[in-house]
Amino acid sequence: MHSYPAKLTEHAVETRQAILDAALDAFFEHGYQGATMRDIGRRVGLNSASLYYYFPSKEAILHHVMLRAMQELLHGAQQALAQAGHSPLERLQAVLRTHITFHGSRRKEAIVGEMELRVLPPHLRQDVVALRDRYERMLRELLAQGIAAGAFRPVDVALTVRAMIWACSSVVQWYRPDGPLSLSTIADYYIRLWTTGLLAPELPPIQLPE
Amino acid sequence: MHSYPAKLTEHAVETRQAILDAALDAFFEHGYQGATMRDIGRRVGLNSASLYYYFPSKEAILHHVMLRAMQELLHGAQQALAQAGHSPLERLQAVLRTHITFHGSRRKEAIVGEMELRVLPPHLRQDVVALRDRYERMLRELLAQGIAAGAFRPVDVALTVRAMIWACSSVVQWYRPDGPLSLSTIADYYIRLWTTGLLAPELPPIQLPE
Amino acid sequence: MHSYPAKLTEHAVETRQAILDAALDAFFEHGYQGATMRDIGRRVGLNSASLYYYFPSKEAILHHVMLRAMQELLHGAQQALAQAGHSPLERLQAVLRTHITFHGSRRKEAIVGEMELRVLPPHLRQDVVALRDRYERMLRELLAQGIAAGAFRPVDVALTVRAMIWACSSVVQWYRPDGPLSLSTIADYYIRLWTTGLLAPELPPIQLPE
Amino acid sequence: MHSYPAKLTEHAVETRQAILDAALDAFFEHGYQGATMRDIGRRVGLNSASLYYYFPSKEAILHHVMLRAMQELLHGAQQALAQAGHSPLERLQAVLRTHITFHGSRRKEAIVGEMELRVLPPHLRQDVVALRDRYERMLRELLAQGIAAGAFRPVDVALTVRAMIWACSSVVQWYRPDGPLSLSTIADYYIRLWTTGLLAPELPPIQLPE
DNA sequence: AATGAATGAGCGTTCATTCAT
DNA sequence: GATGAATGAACGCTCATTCAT
Repeated sequence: MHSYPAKLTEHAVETRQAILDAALDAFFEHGYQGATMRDIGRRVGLNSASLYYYFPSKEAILHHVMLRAMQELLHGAQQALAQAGHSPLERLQAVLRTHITFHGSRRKEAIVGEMELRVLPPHLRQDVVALRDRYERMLRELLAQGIAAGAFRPVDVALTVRAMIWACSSVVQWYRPDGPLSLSTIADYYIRLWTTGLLAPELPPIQLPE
Repeated sequence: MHSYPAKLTEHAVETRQAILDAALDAFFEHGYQGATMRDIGRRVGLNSASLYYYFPSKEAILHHVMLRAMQELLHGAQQALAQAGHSPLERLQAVLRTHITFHGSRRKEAIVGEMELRVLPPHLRQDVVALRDRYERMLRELLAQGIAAGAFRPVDVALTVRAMIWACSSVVQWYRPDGPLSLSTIADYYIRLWTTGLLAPELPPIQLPE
Repeated sequence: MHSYPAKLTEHAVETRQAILDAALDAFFEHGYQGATMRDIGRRVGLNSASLYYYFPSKEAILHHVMLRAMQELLHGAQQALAQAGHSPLERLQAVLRTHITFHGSRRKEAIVGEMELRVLPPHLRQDVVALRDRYERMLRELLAQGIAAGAFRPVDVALTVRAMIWACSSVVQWYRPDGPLSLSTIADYYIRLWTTGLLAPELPPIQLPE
Repeated sequence: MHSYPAKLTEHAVETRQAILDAALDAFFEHGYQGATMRDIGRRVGLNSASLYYYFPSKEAILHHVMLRAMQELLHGAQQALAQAGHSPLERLQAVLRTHITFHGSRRKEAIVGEMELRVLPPHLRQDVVALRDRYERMLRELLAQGIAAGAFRPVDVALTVRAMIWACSSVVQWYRPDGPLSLSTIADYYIRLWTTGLLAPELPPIQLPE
């Protein structure tokens, strides 16, 4: 089954997803190199040998975990754009909100996706990096369009997007669902912080809604 | 000598530093779990067994590597503050500039310090986290003082500091010494980006010097 | 069906043969221990689990492969004898010719039969060894009768038969169907080589017919 | 130590030989693929991990085992030639005697050398095959010189040498040191068998010395 | 101060085999 | 008749660590 024929049993599809879930947990807790196939197997209730019925190697599992994560982030952004208004500000805000929400609510995916990229062999890494690049390019275009339209102050697009992404990604480090602030509030705040740095003046004070 | 007596010969001190340098390289290239003691030894020209004359374990080496990195970051910031002017803006800018410079010029330290914290057992991790917290607290105080002095707009100190730190840390991912922008230019730009988002109006356009 | 009832459908009989063919190929290419049930299955277009419908174990397959090979060699010799003349020389020549032809044209059977005997557990090995012994005994008798009849010089029967068999088996190592010499020519030559060493004098020069 | 520096401790040299001895036994008993590193280790009184201190892989061990065996065979033949008389017959006899003796007294080396050549990867196999070819070439030259000198009947050199080698190798299959015949007697006999097939007439009867 | 030698534990992976369907 | 799914056992190999010298 290692050639992954077009026809997979429903059971096989489900098991594959379950394995990816378990692997995500294991990689998150111990890192890719620290996680063992036996551990992943235990989490899905399978013998480690059985994992090889569904994936050809540990590397392949990581590859799928990362692809799945990046795809979710990307699709989320695309969906947000589809539902957003037409103004550059609204569109940028929509994406940043998705980004923050993802990094707060999908902490495992975000962290594994960020930390373990290096261990993927080049040919597998490319797939993931391609998605990541597409994501960053999308943000650059949004920013560039806003600048062209006079909605944003003229900034260096590449540098600013990177800083923005990283700043928004920081929630992954400290956000806890049971903390005092909701993800939505945090998103509001971060967006405010960034956009008031980009928009023309008459700046209202920035404060957290209590 | 596993008790690490207070008196270390000069040679021992130097060798310990050389080992930490080698370990930093190895951890940076392969990750802590992917790096081997043999590899570290090879880089210093020592048998892997000899490393145990200088450090009790691989973990201890990582511990020291990370401590050294955090201390350098911290001392850099303190030194910058010592030489900075008295205005809150000047002081904040001085620290951010140090932070950006560190993350651009000490990429290995920055990345290993960020990625491998997780593998340290709790009691070793504490030392490092304590330094990190002190660093963050210093930035919070700077920001809070500026707000109190009316120099900055009233923002949420904790959230803003985290976002600021992460945004400035992003240079670690893409900065290359042989790239088109100098670290100094990048620092100028990022500081501008952030402070104009924090300072009261009359905002000039933000642009990279030609 | 693991009891292998006396009645096998025609289909089952054919499939069993196909499996033995596939196994022969696999054992020849990778050795018994290097060949996998999956590999054998793939060659017959069956899932490896399905092989167990036809044979109880990998060992059993090897057992049958070897039996089939030995039987073919034995039957070939018996048939050759049935059609040979009555003189000891003619009869010995007939068997040697068969032996050489088998080792040149059935290289896989010959090599697997020779190399993998050791991995059979004793009780399975006996069957095969019994056939081999019968084959060797037949040759010994042929030689002994020829000596008794004064056709051959008095030689040690056991040692000579073994040497003869091995010498003739050597074609398995180097004969290629697309080589310059036909199996028939090679057989002629080897028979000449051996019998002129056994027969009484007036020896003509031994040369390959060009 | 995997680079095998010029300077090996005496202890290391001895241990390497002991490992090769143990491996020879293990390969002989179970075949290369059936033998395990743990088994080899057990025979030398070493943990299987320790074997990797002396050899980089199981394959490398087999490689050395086979090289050692072929070299012994080759050196034996060369030494025999050095001490042999000058006549082609004496020289050929000397080598055949060595060959038979080796295959009777070094049964493990002979069998492992013969059976496991296939599992060596091409680049390692070449070394061994090169020695084997040299050995065969030596025999061909001996035979060719004898023919040229009129000492042997004109035979096909390549075919005859192969048959001769195989016939003489057959002792490996059945010779037992505690059997009724000494290796020396067997060698005498086989040599007689072959040379009377090659020499010009006036053939005395061939018989085993009782 | 340094290392050669050794090891226990564990890892990713393979494979013959089983069994419910 | 055939197979998808599952597994236990084992294998080659790696590695942090130890210790006598």
